[in-house]
Amino acid sequence: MIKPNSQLPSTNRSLPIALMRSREKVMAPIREMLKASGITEQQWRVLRILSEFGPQDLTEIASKASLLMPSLSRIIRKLGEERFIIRAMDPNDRRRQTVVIGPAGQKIIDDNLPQAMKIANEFQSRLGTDRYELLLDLLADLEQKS
Amino acid sequence: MIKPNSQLPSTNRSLPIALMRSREKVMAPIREMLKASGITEQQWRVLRILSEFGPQDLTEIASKASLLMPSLSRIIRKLGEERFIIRAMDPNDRRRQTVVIGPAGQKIIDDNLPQAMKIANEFQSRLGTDRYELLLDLLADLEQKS
DNA sequence: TCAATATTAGTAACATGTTAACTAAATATA
DNA sequence: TATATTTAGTTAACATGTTACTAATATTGA
Repeated sequence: MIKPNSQLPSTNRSLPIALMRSREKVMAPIREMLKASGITEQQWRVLRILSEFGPQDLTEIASKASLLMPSLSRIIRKLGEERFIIRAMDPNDRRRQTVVIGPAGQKIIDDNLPQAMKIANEFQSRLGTDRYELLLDLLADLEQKS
Repeated sequence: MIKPNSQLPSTNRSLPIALMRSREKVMAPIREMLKASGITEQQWRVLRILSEFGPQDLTEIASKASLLMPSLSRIIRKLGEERFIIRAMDPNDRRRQTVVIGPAGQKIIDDNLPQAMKIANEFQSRLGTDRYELLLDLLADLEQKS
């Protein structure tokens, strides 16, 4: 019989782990949905941002999608190879490239967005609108304060 | 001038992205702290769990640390190679192995736990105890409801 | 008892996360 | 204008995330 080291602080109500678990719960049904389209959750986020906000460069996408540039760089390459997006060099700044969603990419959005909204709404109504908004506010506070 | 597709729902107040960003904010200072010890955030979580709850098998650790078995399997192998933990086969169940934290692993905990607690407390006091507890409750609700 | 099933853990393959280093291009500064 | 700095993006290396598959063992049920 081993005695746990009980004077140590508990990892039970740990904020980082709670954040991880919640994210997993929220994204699992989205990933499940996307299996049919053969894209990942992150690729889906990139396509959604391109669909919603229009053509933009990698730095903007990375910021909106909360992806680091090395990850995004690989994702953009992959999405380009599969013709879901189109890359165009910026003539005014040759470091920069503008990314546009292509027809095949837009089709994935069109095919899946209703279901994605339904999934998001389910979480919202489970928690209740007030508590859902409160949660988003609390998370925003956590981000803001440096 | 490109017109954004404004009838689409906004990804701005997206719960999954808010969860990701918050987790990053919360874990960044922990990762920073762990650089000196040369271990990752996940390896730290595993060591903490072994220190707090005593010897246990991989499945228990995976559950407590919210790690999938393939990830944990690699982490345990790595921690074993570096002598931070000790693995022992269970004589009653030869599929199972019991993992124990070793002296070198315990030293990492001892060296870093005070600072880790300080970091965690900072987030708590920034948000305020009430709002912090509320946040944990909301996240727990998100996890629970299937 | 023994075959079917479930559980536990490992491995493979590929995608992303993370940090560091690097290239190229644009900008600021002296 | 020459130099230094900053910015955009890529590449490398290693760790983890995710799914699918396999192997070994334990449990169950006929």
